[in-house]
Amino acid sequence: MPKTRNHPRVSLSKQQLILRHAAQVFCEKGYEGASIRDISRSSGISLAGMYYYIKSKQELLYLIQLFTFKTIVARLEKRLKGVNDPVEKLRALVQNHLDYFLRHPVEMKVLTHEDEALEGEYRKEVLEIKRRYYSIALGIFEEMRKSGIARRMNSRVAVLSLFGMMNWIHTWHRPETDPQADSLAETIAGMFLHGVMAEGREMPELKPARVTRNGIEVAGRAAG
Amino acid sequence: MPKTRNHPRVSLSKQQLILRHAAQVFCEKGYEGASIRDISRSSGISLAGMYYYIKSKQELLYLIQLFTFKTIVARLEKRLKGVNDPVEKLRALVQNHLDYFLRHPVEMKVLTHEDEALEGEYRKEVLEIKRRYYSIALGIFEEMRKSGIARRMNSRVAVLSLFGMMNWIHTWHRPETDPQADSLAETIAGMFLHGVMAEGREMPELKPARVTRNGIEVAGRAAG
DNA sequence: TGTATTTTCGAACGAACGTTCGACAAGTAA
DNA sequence: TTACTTGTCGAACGTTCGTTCGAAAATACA
Repeated sequence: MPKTRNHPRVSLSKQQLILRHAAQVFCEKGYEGASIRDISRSSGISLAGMYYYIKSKQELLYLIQLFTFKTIVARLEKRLKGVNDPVEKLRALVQNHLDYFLRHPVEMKVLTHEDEALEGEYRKEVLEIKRRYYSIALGIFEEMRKSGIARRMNSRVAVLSLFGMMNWIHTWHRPETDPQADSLAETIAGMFLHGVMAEGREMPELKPARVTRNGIEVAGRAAG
Repeated sequence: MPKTRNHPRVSLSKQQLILRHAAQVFCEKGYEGASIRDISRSSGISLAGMYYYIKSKQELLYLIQLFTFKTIVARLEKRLKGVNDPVEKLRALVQNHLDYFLRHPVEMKVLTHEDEALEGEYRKEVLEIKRRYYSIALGIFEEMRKSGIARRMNSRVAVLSLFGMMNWIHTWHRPETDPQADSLAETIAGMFLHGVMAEGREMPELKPARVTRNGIEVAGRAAG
């Protein structure tokens, strides 16, 4: 009889369990530096047993990246529904990205750091979602340009710089001392929006106060 | 008699030649994914011959990272001499970083991407320079805060976001179509400065036009 | 119960890994 | 010439790698 206390995910499929441990190991040692034996040891399944659930090491990475990316994009598209203001859309994108980022730091690091490890068809498929994600962001920025909120500048550089700010976080963020997702998202979205704002414009403010998940009140802009 | 035409670096020490090829291979396959045999093949030195010039694979990575970091910081400190305006200091930092970044993309990718590959004493030594570099940037930002140019915000987040914008470039920059260092530095420094600027402030402009290495005239802000 | 299907894994495969060793050629100084 | 240093490398060491195979064990269904 399984101890539901220590094993709250008994119902979890074994492949998902492997994927979870694989992400952890890939995160710690990098894709090339990690061995199937490491993942086998971590997930408590024998080396040979692994291959009942996965086809290859590449597929392991592919499944992690695919699932992570699809989830992020799906959540973003849901959040974007009904929002018309491009500024609010951009805030939603940053909020969505950082929220997922800090909630699933392991998977996100594997996504951003093991960018070039996949090959062939696996690589192409993940690249396709990545491009869709990028083009959503670019579309939002183009809206900001058209409505005169953002100034004339290289959109590609602007949007990829935003992704740079967001994706770099895994290299420095310490959950104990650094701001959480909400406040971090506000800071970074604020930096970006002010950064690309057309001269003489005023950025519409957020509601001045807000309550985070921890019940701590955070100021609109100066948070963290 | 060596053909100086095809071998313009006959005088180059063999260790430097190895370091150069090692950086290339590390860049392409990652530190873990690259083998000494790859580097041996690339540099035309036998596998065993490599170990006359280097002590280990770790040392190879260490030397690349150490040299690259030291060069960047040294150049920055030289550029910063005599500059008093913190805004100009920050522009110099971005210009310096991106200039080196786009001139030595291979070494820079190895520096930023193989961040966690080093261990023990090697790791500690590189980390020390990295911290020095970060604290220079943080110091500049604090100056901007004190003189009221930058608004109240989390300095750590601001500075590390700037590094994020800059260090992410290697994942997307294509030299054929994307802006070169000068114009890229102006765009990113501009984004950052506007992004952190205190409300109601006007950012002091650069001289409105400038000539890039290619002789193309570029506007102060709209470049790219 | 007996039979078929699903799940598990010890043992092994060939290949590739970082590193070492000893031999050997080339150059220098006496 | 001899003696010594510097540079070069083929061959091998022991280890680890991703993956496979065939045989058991566990489970499901009759």
